[in-house]
Amino acid sequence: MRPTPAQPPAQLPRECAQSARRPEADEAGRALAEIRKSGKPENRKSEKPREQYFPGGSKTPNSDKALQKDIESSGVRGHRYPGGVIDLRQLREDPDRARASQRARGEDVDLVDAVLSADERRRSSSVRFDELRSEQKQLGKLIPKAEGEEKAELLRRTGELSSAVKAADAEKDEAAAETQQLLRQLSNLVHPDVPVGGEEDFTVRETIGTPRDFAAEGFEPKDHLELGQKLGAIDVERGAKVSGSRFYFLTGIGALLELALVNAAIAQATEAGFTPMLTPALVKPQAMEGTGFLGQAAQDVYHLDKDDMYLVGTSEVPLAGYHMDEIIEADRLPLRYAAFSPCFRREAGSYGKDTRGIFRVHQFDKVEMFSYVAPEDSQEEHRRLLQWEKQWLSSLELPFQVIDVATGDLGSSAARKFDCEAWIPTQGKYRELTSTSDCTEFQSRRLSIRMRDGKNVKPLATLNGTLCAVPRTIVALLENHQQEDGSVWVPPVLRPYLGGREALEPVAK
RNA sequence: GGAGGCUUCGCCUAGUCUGGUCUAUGGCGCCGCACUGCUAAUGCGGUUUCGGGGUAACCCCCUGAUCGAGGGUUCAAAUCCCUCAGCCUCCGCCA
Repeated sequence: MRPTPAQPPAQLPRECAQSARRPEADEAGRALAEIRKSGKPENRKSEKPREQYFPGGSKTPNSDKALQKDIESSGVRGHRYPGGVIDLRQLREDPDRARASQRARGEDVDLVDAVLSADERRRSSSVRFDELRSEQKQLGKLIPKAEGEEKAELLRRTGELSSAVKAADAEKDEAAAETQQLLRQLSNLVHPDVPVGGEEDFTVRETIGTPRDFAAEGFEPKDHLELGQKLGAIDVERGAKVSGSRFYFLTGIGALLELALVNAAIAQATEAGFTPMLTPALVKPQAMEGTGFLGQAAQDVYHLDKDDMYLVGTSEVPLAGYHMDEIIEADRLPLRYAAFSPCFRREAGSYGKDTRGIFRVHQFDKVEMFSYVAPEDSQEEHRRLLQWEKQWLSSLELPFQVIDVATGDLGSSAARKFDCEAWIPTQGKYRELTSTSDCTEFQSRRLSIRMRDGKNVKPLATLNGTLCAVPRTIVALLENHQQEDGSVWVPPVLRPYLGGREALEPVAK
């Protein structure tokens, strides 16, 4: 077998922002679709029938139709629930909403009142400063025209004012800083439909595909590490030797498999109108803080003390920071980016969990989708991201379920989160492979990203969704598509990027 | 790592030497109105962003902040001083 130069996309979209608005008209998308179709037919006679896992024939759900149906039945289109804490005026008018949200998350409810009282102090000190400063400016203007006694008197009074203004200014700044500091501890308002409860209280939205019955097939499934080692694809011993536990090498076909997954994922995203991106993995505190990762998630983040920089746990961070401090014209929305990047996670507090293999690691690569949309479109966009994730996992022919994550298990930035969990045969349960969050205006307020809608300038909504987190996808692929002889069936979508291979074969010892 | 230049309300730009008349100039773009068979052209007006107050709310009115960021001098800072960041040019090192 020869190594696998994947066919590159024939042409990238010339104007990516435009293509995002009209995905169906995108030339690159068509070219990529062609490439995919030209892949070899997938029938492998010796195998169990694949239809078993995706009854109804169509292995990849028709994303457009399914999406339309979903959006129409959910009444989500154009509807924006009042969201996004961080807007002080909203908080003042309806503090109960924020209190309820905090309660549902199991977070500090009193924080809301702390914010409100700090805000009150901020506003009264601001009034005091404004008045003093105004008087100072008015008197100051008279000085150059004044003479003698009058001038001396003016100088005396403005001299007094000067120190009063400074004091008022300091008090105002102090109150404003305290307000901000408290306000930023508040998590996003949860969406009203999110199931209330802890980690176990999610609801299952749907189940796609059916797990294989290995007993019926007459053999015991091996786990991903054993399979990966037999394939010469995964080396965790040397990962530990060089970098410590939860590090690994992908070797040989394992390395090629990652590249195939990444290429296929980027191809799907490009076809759907996303602008492909490669992003910085090191970011400033502002980007990390603005995306909401320095709150409760802070213990999971790597920090470089010497440089005061953070290693990103997801390219969501640089993709959200990308438009920091910008005002985006409404007609440029939605903006959709798909980034490939390394991700770093300390995995503090997960000692002893998922210690075998590469399911939970400190460093991995991921293709991530990210959207900027008008606030009223966020729910619809959330369904779209989910649909693209479903399309992806379906194209890999993995059985999975979609869950609506419960309030207590949401990240601080998410108003709502859907996870796609793939079946892991040797664990006998569904495990998270992708996750998509609707962050409403939470991140855009914190990062000062706004949209211009006619005469109005207002915050917009940001959303993110995993397309392909590589190690976990490899875990699911190896385990679900393993054969009795230790080989692994390759789904057709990956074959163009693996030199046409239909299976990964164990290497001789 | 070293030296120099630069950073002004979407874009370009005046202003910085010599602090107050800067409520930041002009052009482009954009929005509105007028005029005009249509288009174009022209004329007039508007156009940074954020906070606070007035208002039931909008329009609007009053007010403060904002000239890369922070600090300092001063009655008063785009303007003077210090620190930092970013961009550009050159030098050194380097995949």
